[in-house]
Amino acid sequence: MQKQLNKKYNPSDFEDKLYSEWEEKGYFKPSGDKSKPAFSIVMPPPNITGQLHMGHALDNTLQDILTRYKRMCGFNTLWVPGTDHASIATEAKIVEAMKKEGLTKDDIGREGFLQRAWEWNRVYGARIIEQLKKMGSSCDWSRTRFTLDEGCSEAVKEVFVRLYEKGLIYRGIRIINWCPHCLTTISDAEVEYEDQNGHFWHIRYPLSDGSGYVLLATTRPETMLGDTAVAVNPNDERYKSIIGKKVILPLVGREIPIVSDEYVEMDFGTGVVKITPAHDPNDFEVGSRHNLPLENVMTDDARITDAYPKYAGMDRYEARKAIVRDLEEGGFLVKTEEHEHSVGICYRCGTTIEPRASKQWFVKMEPLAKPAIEAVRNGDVRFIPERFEKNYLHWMENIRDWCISRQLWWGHRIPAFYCDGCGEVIVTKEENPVCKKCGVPMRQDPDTLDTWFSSALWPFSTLGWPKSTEDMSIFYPTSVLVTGYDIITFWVSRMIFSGLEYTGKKPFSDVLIHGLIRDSQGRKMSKSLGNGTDPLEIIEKYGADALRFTLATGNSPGNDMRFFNERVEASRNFANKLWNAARFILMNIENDVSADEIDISVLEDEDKWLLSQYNCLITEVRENLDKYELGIAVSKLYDFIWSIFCDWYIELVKTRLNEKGSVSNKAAQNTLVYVMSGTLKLLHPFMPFITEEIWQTLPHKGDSIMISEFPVNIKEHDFPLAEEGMRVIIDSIRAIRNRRAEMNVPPSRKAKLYIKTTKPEYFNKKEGFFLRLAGASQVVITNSVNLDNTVRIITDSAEIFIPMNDIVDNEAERERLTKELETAEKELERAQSKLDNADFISRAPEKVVNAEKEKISKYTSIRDKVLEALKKL
RNA sequence: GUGGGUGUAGCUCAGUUGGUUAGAGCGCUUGCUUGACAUGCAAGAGGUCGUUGGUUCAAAUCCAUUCAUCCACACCA
Repeated sequence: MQKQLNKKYNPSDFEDKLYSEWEEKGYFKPSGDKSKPAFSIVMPPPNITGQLHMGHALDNTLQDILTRYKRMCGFNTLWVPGTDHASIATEAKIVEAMKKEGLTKDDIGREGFLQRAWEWNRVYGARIIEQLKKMGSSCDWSRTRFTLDEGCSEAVKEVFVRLYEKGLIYRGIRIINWCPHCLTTISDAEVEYEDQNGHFWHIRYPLSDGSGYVLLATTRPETMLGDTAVAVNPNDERYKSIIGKKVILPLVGREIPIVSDEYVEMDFGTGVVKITPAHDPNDFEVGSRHNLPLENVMTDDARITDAYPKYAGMDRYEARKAIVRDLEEGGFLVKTEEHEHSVGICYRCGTTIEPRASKQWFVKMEPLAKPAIEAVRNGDVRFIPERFEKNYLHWMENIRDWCISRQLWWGHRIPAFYCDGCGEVIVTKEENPVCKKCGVPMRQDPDTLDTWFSSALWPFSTLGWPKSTEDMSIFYPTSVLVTGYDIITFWVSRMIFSGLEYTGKKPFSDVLIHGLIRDSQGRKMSKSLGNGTDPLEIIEKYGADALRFTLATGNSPGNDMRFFNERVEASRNFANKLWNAARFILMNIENDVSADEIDISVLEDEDKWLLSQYNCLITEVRENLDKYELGIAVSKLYDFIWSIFCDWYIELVKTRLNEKGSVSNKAAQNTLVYVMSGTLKLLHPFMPFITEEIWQTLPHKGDSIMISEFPVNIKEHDFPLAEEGMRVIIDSIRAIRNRRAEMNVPPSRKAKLYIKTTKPEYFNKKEGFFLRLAGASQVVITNSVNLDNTVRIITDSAEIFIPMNDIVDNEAERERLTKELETAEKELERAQSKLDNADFISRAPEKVVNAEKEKISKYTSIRDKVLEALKKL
């Protein structure tokens, strides 16, 4: 044997070491075998803002399981890793860090800032990659990408220019979401809503002809400075006469028109709405229908502009107070109501969004959304679980144009250039274009692109697009995307339309959606709550395998999962169990035993029983993995290894393992090693480290379990008869143990066993099992038992008698037998009523009907034996 | 307001196409220093599968209803 296992399972002894070996040997790279089908995954790039959290751990565990599985199945497998520059999030972090040094962005300028940002990326980007390696992620690091690297820039420019030329990118004035703290626009998807208690102020606006006033209500009185009209519904009888008249804007004195627009709902409030086109998306629409001027009343940091000297410099909330006070003093304020309404806040910093009219770059979404909707509708792109299709379709069908310009420095700079001389605008991939008309150098747009603009290209930009690379032709479209449901709208939807538009192909076939990781109380893990668990701490304490196992177990697609250390402990205990089973095997086998072949001609029943179940396990695990039922697959492996292999098989063969030199001994060794080795392979995608460490110590062919062949079902290894026979034996042993425990018989007290059975062939040569596992001192298999004062243990195929007069309590025994009789009769009744039902007989499948018939004979036999036992008492 | 999820043992959750007596881990009870493992072994208690109705030979599973709870999207000034 080349090496031994340490007595104690200590994952840190070998996890890092194995990882470096795999990496050095190049196992993470595609096999390059073009005769084999390709399998590819592109990793959702973690943000470089900080470090890996439990969500990443889950995401990458799932991807690694799929990747390792497919690799072992022979696919030409590629998993591309990378990180995301996360423009707004990272920029905010850097600004924050600079604040501590007393610096602002303006102090150090664009170049200086970008230098810092790249430095940040060097440190944090590298750290994230280290963490991914700790998890055991088998990605091809030689293909590592960054959303802001040269290749991605190339792709971004290409896309921007193409879309611009197609008329799908335009620059225009629209209402955008402005964050007064981050000082940038954000897209609709980046706005979160929060219910806040506010007020509803009712204000009167006097008619300019002195004939009265209109009454209207607002939640944001400070925006009245920017009112350029008042609107009513054209069908509102109350106001028909004043349409076309003018009102005088209180505090400002400006005359503004009364317009009519369907947008106004007659039943809400007073039926009159103030129109502030520069600060409200609906008002903007009304404004453009009626050619109303845009009156922007706020600065970038949400203070009132100098155009309104009385309020100039006040921030929006100060101004609100001052304006309410002034309205009240001027007799314009009629009443104030409490009012709860939802307020948009910035998803990064939580600051209340200020909608404002602004000149920005947009992507025209409708033509792009159409094919993307179709691709999901017709099943070309499949969501797992299916229900997330609805989220996606709902978003795509109601999509609005995408505001892509950001007033940030950290990101892809917009490839648009302006000529200060003649006002010419061009969009180009060139670095320093010159104006064709004036011949002077042009000025590049200072803005950068929404971080998701580059993320949207990730599945193909990482494979070399826009160049037509070999990777593109082999690995694109990718096989599956694994991500959380929280970014379906942000990211998944944008990749789908981008892929279809630019490459003409979908970016991936399947989208495997997972849920969020929550704390033990079901709360979201977050920095502010301080309830997050650091995956690295868990790995240090329990090992990466235990962490991965925990994340894979009991996790069904799309559902959230609570995380707590007790679960990881259970996983670690499982690893420990496996470790010790392996140690046991190693101390009982000889050098010449094969893990790759098994001679079925010399196997005993228990060997066949195990092999047969293992064979079935192979089929099931493969099926589950193919259907992305990772949690089900892993729990089957757990059950097989612990409850079948360790609890039963190892115990069953212990005696044989001491009989060195016999055929039966060799057969047991062979079975142990063969099944263990294969099971390790089945488990390897889930627990890569421990399976490799153990596999290396067992007899094996090949250099690594990682690149070994995933087991396949072998028809000759099915032994239904042996399975049934051993089931009978195991049931009998359990029944005996059960009875002894019930009667408080100490384990040290051995008893003689008489077994009367209708299936003697099953009990043939099985006496030893009862001696060691059922507290028997001697086993007699006989058809006639004439004993008084015995305990009877009744199973469907045997009656077991234990003479134990001195222990048995007759009354207790009678009670127990009566209970057993009731159970049997209940079951008989159930089965009989089914069989009495003509519909059941005629409509249920034959298999099901037969099962019921078998039940009848089984419980009839039990009932009769119990009755007899009762009589004998 | 629209859409969706979840509800199964004390706790956290599985449960594949509807098909034996509904499972696991943790916790609990009892007994074990069993030559792989006390990070363990054996035995056990604990569930009217949220409610009500329907479909079906058969429902935790499908349909409808209702309650509870969570989420997403949309919001009327």
